[in-house]
Amino acid sequence: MQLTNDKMDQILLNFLAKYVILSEEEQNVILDLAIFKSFKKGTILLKEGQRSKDAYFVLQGCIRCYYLVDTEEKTTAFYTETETLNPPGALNNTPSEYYVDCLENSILIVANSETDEELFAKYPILEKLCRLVSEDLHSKSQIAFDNFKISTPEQRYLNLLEIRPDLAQRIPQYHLASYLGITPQSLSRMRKRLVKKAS
Amino acid sequence: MQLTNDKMDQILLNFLAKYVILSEEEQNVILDLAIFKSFKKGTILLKEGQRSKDAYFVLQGCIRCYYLVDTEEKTTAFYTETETLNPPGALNNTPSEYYVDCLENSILIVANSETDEELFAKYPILEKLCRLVSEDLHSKSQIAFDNFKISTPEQRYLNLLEIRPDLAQRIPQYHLASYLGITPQSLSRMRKRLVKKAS
DNA sequence: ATCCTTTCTTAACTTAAGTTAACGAGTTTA
DNA sequence: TAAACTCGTTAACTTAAGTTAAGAAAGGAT
Repeated sequence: MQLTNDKMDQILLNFLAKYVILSEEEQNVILDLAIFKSFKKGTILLKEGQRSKDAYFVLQGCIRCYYLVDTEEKTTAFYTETETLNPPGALNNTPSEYYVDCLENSILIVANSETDEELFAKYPILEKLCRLVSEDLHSKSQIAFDNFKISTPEQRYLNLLEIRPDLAQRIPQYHLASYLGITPQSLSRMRKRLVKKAS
Repeated sequence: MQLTNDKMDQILLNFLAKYVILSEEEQNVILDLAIFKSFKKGTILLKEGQRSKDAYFVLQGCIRCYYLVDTEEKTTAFYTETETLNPPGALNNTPSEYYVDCLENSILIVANSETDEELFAKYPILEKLCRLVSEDLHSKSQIAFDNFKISTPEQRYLNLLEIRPDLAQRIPQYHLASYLGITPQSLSRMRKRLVKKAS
């Protein structure tokens, strides 16, 4: 599927409209700042140790965060359409603890937070927008954390199937397993167990 | 230990100073809004299903969030001195999914977010303050989530001892165990295992 | 001081996840 | 086409957590 520039603009504006009402001028300021970029599957967007001020808004495709522990990739998050990854480094300029790569060919908005201060002074509503988005993301991330904590791997898997059935389809089992906090072998066993239970 | 009102004001202002520089007037506006309250150990601040717009800033003591799953309490967070709990309901007025109680006699600032809009219009820097605090909390909570995910219960425990040694002292084992995602029996066994390993 | 409740520990047994290794289906590459 | 690689599955064995039950230790209350 191809995305025209107009469509991409519209996806972004629809997302922002959930938080604040923007004037035409304000919308244009944001669209001017938004840099749309395409990445091939497998592209590494961010490496451990790297400093980057970029945040990513996914228009199409899927990106993934993972830590490299010894030689093992520990996947902690997937971001798909209309989801936002705002790595800590974007705020405080610390080196990244994790990697980010593209699991699919992806179209992203890469937002650099360098110029924000002048912009906020000129358009205070953008500061409000950022506050609301941040509060919302924080709240969602807390709830996700809570759900993870109070669940067993099996409950996490069932929950994933319910809440984000798309992920189970588009993401390889071994990445899903890592995301659920188990090995691919365990996930495979679990699936067999669940089929048996269901019957 | 007793806290005077002046000391409590100072703790709050010191915390805020990490984010923005406030004029005397702005400081006073905030101090006028800040409601200091004392709670006895065991007090339930928030119940599942309850709607509340309150956020809590801990001046002294310790509060805890937990879900009630069947009859079992699943502890997801502890907040101690200078930490902030901002439940999702404070933002979007949804009923709470979890309980909050005091593990110790505690002095908290209870901040109600109702009046914020007028205030932000009058003092834009407060909006900036909220944005920065929210971004910081979000970032910290993401990192905590990641660390939880990529660790085994044993690593989580060792990490807790290192990062927040105070918690291991002041919080009952069975709450700690729940927080680590295991049973009190498992934590007890684990501790024995670790002592043996060390020797 | 004694009782009672809360908290922590231990033990025996069950369940599920980790580990290592191997195999097969499906892709990609040479 | 054949070889190499990726991905998912299975199996045997090990390790650690869950479960149930019982008792010991520590704190509070009367």
